Amino acid sequence: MVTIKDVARLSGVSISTVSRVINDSKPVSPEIRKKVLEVIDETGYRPNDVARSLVTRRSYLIGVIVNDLSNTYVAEMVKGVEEVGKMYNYDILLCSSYYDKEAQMNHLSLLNRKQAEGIILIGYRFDEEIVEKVNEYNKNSIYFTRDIKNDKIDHVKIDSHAASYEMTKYLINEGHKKIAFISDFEDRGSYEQDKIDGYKEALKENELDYSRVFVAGGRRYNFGYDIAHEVVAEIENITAVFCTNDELAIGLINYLFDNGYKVPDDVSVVGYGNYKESQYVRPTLTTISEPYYDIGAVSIRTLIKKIEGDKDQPSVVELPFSFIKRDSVKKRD
Amino acid sequence: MVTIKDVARLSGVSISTVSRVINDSKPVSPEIRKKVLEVIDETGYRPNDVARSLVTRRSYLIGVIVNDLSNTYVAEMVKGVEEVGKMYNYDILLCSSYYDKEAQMNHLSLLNRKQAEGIILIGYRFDEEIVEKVNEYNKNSIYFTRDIKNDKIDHVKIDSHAASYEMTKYLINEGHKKIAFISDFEDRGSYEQDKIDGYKEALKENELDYSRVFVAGGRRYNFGYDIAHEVVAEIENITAVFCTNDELAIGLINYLFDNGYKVPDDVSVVGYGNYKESQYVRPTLTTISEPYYDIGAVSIRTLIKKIEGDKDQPSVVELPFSFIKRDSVKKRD
DNA sequence: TTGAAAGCGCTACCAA
DNA sequence: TTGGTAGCGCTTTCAA
Repeated sequence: MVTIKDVARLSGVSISTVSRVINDSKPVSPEIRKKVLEVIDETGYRPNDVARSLVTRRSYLIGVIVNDLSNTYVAEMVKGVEEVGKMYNYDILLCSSYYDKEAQMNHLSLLNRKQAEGIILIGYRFDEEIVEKVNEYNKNSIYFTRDIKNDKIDHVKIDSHAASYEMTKYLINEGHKKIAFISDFEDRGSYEQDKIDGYKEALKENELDYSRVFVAGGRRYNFGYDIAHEVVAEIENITAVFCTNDELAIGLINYLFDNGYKVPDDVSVVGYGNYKESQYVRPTLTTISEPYYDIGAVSIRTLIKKIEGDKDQPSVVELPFSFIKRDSVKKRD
Repeated sequence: MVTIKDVARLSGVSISTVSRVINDSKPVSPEIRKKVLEVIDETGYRPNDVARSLVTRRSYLIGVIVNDLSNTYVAEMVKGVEEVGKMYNYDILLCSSYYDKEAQMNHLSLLNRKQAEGIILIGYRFDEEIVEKVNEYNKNSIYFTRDIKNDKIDHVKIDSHAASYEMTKYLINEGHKKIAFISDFEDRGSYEQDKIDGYKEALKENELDYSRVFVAGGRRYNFGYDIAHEVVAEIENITAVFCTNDELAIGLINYLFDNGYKVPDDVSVVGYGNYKESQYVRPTLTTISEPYYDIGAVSIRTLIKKIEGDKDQPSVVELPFSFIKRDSVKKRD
């Protein structure tokens, strides 16, 4: 391995001078600069970032903790994080935690030892202890999570209440009077509760007295498929189902299809998230779009600004959702 | 920030001794160890991995270059890489390249500077130059890619020829005589060519003279949807379509559905890959399953063994595919 | 404009 | 079993 020493020796200058030409940090005479550059070129010298990090105390490393990369929206956010991070010359250390607090704690500890300069937490079901641990490590951090509604930590949010309200309102305007909601977990994070509140508020405002919240027990496809039989049991009472995420909705739609029900003729189904898969189902899913890539991009940009000393970064960034009308809803009269 | 020096001072021993208790590298008397551990506990000292890396010349960093994390199978492989890597105490530096060679070159350079100990390349359409660059950096590496069929580089492979042959054979056994194939790109990587060869071999062996390869021009859903009209133009001649990946197949199925064709009654469609989404479509997609998570897991394990000096690691690991029978094929007579 | 040298936090060698 | 110290590859003062 060729080091700065070798380059200095080979070009007949001191290592300080080599350092200066590498970093353009101080004036170097043209002839010397040229010579050094030549040597660098010939030897293929590349500075060792580890050594550099040690003295500059900058690692340009940002840790990203996710629960499960298989979720397409998570992958989408990570893409945003990675791409924008690279623009600012930061690198991403990826950590998957599979909803396990202990794993998250280990990742945090590891990121601390690796001198990560910031931490991004993406996902559901993060514990308050994690927040404490991040603070303990005194790291800049930013969150995108449904469970922590804490204005003391920096995070990116979406107004789930408004989104849910708007979606419910849409169903009502389409003539639906019996609208059910499928939630994920019983012990809801606050943003999930916001969605339910938005749903209920729209019902109330329109003096609809039917209201029903099913709990799927999970967020994935199969939970939607499994909870569907409970929905079917009440199918006579229900004209539309609002699922708290698209995977649940797709599971539900498929169960209905597999059991001879027609969506949207028999029941309308809407989702939330605008996951990639929501265009793959038939009927295509009417849903709320959250800008996952942008969430990742904004998260890391805000984080980097903070790392680089910008005190004016907002601690909470709200990003807009949008309503995506597709084919899974039918008008009722 | 508390350093090893602080711990040494506070516990009244030398930094060597502290180092020994941290690393369990040499015997330390019980009392001293206890004292040091106490101080570590009180101060919350955590060794700085950057400094450690500099002297040990070990970074425990592995770079993973992917093209696009949005592909669910890529995310799945990265999961395998990440999870198994963590088991061996390695960390993952994630780089997305979006099929851009220049970006890949930059990533490689960056990984080199960060002293990554190994590199995993996942994806399609990698250039030979990339391979050269990796060699130039003298890094351990392992590939999972369709384009490089080069036994001089370590890689994980699937016998695509056999898989394709088996799938085509299955269609033939179900009575299909007019089977078309949808490929991705015109300038095919070698593994893609293997699939086409497998398809053609099965046709030939069964003395079927209809053979047709459509070129979608891409690998994503929309390419499947778009190429579908060409398929429909020949629909009278075709009883089954074999798509080189599931996304293409899903796009095709949806186009057919949207245009009033029934799968599998009018045409059978099969895919390749067993992407998560292949269970979400209706009819569910008959396909070939490739063990993506395992591919990631095996890749990194092999890489780590090599990094740690095991010379006996096979340079090419073949992993088995499996045939997944679902509902998108109908028997013909 | 250049060079010498200190030092980042740690490991590992050598001596005691 | 312990401590002192060199040195990993680099940046950054300070002096020249």
